[in-house]
Amino acid sequence: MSDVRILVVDDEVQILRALKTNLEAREYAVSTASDGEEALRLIADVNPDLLILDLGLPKKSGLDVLRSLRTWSDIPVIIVSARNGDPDKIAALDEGADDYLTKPFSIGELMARVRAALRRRVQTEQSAIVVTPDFEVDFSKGVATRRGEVVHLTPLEWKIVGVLVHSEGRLVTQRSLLSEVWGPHYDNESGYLRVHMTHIRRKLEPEPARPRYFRTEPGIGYRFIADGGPR
Amino acid sequence: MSDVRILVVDDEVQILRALKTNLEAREYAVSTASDGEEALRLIADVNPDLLILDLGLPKKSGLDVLRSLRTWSDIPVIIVSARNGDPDKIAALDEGADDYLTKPFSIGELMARVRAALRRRVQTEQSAIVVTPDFEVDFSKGVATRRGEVVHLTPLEWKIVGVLVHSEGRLVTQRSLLSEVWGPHYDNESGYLRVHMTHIRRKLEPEPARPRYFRTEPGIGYRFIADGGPR
DNA sequence: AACATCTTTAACGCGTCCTTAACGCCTCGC
DNA sequence: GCGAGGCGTTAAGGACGCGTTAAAGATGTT
Repeated sequence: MSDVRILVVDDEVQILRALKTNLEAREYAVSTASDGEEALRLIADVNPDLLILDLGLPKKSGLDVLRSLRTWSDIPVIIVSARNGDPDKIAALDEGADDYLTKPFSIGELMARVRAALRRRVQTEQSAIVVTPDFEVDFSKGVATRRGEVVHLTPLEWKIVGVLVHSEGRLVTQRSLLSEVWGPHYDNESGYLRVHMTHIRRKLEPEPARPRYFRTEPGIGYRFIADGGPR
Repeated sequence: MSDVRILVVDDEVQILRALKTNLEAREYAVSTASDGEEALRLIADVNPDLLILDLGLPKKSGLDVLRSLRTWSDIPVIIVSARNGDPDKIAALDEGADDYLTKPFSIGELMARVRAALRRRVQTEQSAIVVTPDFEVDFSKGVATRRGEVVHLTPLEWKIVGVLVHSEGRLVTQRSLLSEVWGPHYDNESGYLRVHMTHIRRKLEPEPARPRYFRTEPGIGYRFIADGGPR
């Protein structure tokens, strides 16, 4: 048995079983989920190397799963859906999916795409939890705390914090921040960002007027410093 | 203007032209080739960030191109082919292709898959660091340090340092420096430059009054020397 | 349909960065 | 040895971007 873990999410039992059988025949370790919330729970739990995700799910749609997953994880995701319209494909790919197959698909092709996705897997091992002297952010649970107290973050704030924290110490241009958060077409209009940065700082920074963790690089973008750095 | 280079390989001229137009509209730098040998030559020549490759090519098939390419390069490859049989897809994906689209395909979907492939590239790219005995500049992280201490560079200073460092050891005329930093219309007016060079030297040079790394060539321009060179 | 939450938009004060000008020094030519 | 032009340096002005606030618009929920 290989040590590659794959999570398959689909609400149709027979498809779930067929995929599981085929993947296990190739010696992958397979977990399964049949709705969106269970999927997110299992992702945090088993920490799979790859996700095969149906779009039409109960509880939480596949797109929702993908969206919240992408705030803290870069594992490859292959979408498997009955919808074959352009808008669906483009939306899923732009939300961070790595591949998109339309049902019905050939098992052989899916397996080849699984191999392709796993081949370029990079060992980033980014932790889902970020701890600073002043606050903590747990992306897998979706909980942020400041000095023990839970602070509420909106979806957009989660995404912005996710992008910045994910590339810790690195200067993130507002251009790439915008396109990673709002999608590839909103690569200017930085007016939004300033407002949300204010909110994030008010919620997390010990002294929002003089940010230590979420720093501004004027004219370029923002940078997250995990230990607060010198000041 | 983006600095992402894409090479498109197809033997049908109208497809080549359509793809080129669409990609350039999205501000990618596009090169084209129409047979396998030309493709390999251009890959080595322009060093593209992504390859869009047709399978049915003269001289050398797309699969051959892919095979020999994969012996030295890991750039993402999107296959675009009229064949939609499983064996073709599986073979191409297992030879190292990242994605496979069947003709005819929608331009929108291709563009989304291009974005998806390029998105992954960012994680793989190694950081572009310039190291001298006295200071370091990391362009990918956006960090400059002098003797371990972080020094702050303004956007303009980043650009100027970038241009000079990029052509290390070579003389850069103030004319080309100006047009690369400020745009093609500001190719005289060297008053700006002198001020900013002062700032850069004060921040990076160990002895700003006697620059070792950012040297002046009177009447012509500037030159960056990575090891400080002879005094 | 009313409410609550989140996102977007607009406006304003403030700080940073870019520009501009002035001046002294150096180098080179006469 | 003298003058001119280019360069380095400094300081001050203004333009622009950023933080902040408040309110309108969008979205989802009861």
